Amino acid sequence: MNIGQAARASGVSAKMIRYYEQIGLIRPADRTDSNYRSFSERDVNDLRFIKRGRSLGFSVEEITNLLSLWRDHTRPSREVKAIADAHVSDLRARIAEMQAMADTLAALSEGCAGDDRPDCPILTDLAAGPAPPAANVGDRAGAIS
Amino acid sequence: MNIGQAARASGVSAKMIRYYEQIGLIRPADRTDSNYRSFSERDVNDLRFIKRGRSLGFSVEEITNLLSLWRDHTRPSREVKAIADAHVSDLRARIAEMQAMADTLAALSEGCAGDDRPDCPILTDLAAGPAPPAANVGDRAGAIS
DNA sequence: CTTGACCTTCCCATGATGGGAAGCCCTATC
DNA sequence: GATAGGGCTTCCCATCATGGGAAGGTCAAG
Repeated sequence: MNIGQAARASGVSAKMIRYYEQIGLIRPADRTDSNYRSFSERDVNDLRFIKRGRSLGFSVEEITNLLSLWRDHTRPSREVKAIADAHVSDLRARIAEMQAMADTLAALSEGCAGDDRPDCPILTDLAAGPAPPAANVGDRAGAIS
Repeated sequence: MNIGQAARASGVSAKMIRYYEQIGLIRPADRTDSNYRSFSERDVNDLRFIKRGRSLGFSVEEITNLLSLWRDHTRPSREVKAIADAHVSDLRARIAEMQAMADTLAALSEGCAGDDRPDCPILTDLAAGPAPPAANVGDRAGAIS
């Protein structure tokens, strides 16, 4: 199986297959007489494993560990679960962060007319810093610490 | 004001200030006789603007546009709102994607004992592909297409 | 004058991915 | 058997925002 066929069969681009080989995520593929890489079904399975891992957001490094756990049939599931759970926490943390950004920005956009007038709270917020968390609207002691 | 002082005053690292100058996000800072960069209050304000923009997840390119809109007091708020709204959509899309990953992974982890036994649905899922959306548990026709 | 903290530029690395060039190989068609 | 087109090889470069570090100039305090 050529690299192109392996790519189509696994959904991993040929470029990335070479890259994964280069960084040691997969073992160097066999070569034909003419120096073409040659892939077995098993290699393709590994590539699919990698592909699914990536689509779940695992880093290549995490996948390295998962792959070796997968190959070692005596490994304790504890280790796998630990990697997965750490990754879930990580995802959730980043989600929360982005959610906060989106919320802030959506609120600012809400207050922006979006017409021909130049006035826009989005820019004033960027320029002046996050509005001090909604004190009473009538709060006139605008002292900025 | 030195670059170090500007960095402390703005929260942007000296390294990044040089980088922003290099890519043209900010204008080249004035120089002292000894070739040190010299920053004004106004420069620091720009840096703060950038910093806040970054913390809301805007790319440097988006910030370039926002900064020039900010400097142009005749700009229509429409343009600003458009940038912000596009960014919010972008954030939401990425959030949804990561949320799906986290959910999938959390569900798999749920099914993993996390003890000394090797059995773990996380790995089998990675190896075999996403489980076909929950057919009856008793469904025994394990044919894999 | 020395010391230490600061500044300058320049190069390199990250992580995962793609683009593209130069050159070899294979297969099908004429 | 020659030729064309597509696939393979390696190598280099770019992305995006950020940091590390080296080599060397500068400044201020002791």
